[in-house]
Amino acid sequence: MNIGDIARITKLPAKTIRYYEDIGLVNPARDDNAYRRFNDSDVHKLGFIGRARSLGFTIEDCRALLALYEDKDRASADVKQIAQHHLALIDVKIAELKAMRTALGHLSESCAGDHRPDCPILEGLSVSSQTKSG
Amino acid sequence: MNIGDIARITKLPAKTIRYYEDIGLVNPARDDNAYRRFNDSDVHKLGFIGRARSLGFTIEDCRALLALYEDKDRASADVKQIAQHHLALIDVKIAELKAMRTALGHLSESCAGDHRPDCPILEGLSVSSQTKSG
DNA sequence: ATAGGGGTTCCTGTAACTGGAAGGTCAAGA
DNA sequence: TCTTGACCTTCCAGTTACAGGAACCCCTAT
Repeated sequence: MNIGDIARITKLPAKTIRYYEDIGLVNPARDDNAYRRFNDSDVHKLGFIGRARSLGFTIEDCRALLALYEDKDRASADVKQIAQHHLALIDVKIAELKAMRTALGHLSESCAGDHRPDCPILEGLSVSSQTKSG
Repeated sequence: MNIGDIARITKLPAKTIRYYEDIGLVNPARDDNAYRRFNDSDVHKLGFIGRARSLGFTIEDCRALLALYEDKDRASADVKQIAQHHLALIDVKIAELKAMRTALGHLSESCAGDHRPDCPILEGLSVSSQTKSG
């Protein structure tokens, strides 16, 4: 199967699949015309990577997870450690975004959003609010 | 004041301040020795940018917000529109991260995380779960 | 003179691709 | 046979918002 077929199956852009080959995540065979030829194992690998990426794992995480997947003697603890670390990062990001959301939400709510120039959002951005201690 | 002083005041790295000058967000004067010389207006601008960045606004958003700040005839609606758009992006990101968190949380919970090789996390990544329709 | 702690520019690298140019390949149709 | 169109190839540049580091200049104190 050619790259276009694989793109349809895995729902990864062909560009992305070429990139994954570039960085050594997959290693499809080549036909005489230099076209990449993918087998079932390649498809499975790319699916695996796609799903890991959609869970937010970095490319290097994906590489590590793939290696663990292919090591039938791995300890599940090794996999879980990667997952837990990633979960912690996700939690941090969620917390940061929620803090932004709250702060900006307050500013935005207090802004009339009309034709007048008075704008609490700009005022809020223009002063260093030192609500904490003094 | 030199760049180091401004870095301390605004809590932005000197590298970042130079970068902001590169892309035209600020335009400090220069001394004879080529050192950047910042005035109060520069400091205020950088503080403004820093606070906007900490709320997650992109650099281009910051540029637009600064322009609006300096346009005393702006309509607050223009500012609010940028803020609301950004809030919507934040909400999308939070939702995405929460979905990841949930999915990965389930996988991770079901993994023993011990010396044995059996790992629901890897199994989950290796199959395309088609829970939705058929 | 020297040491240190500033400052300067310029180049490279980051993450994970995406877009586009220039060109080869293949199957179908006139 | 020629052409059209959809494939495929490689390679280079751009994205975001900086950070790291090299090579070098400036200033002050000792």
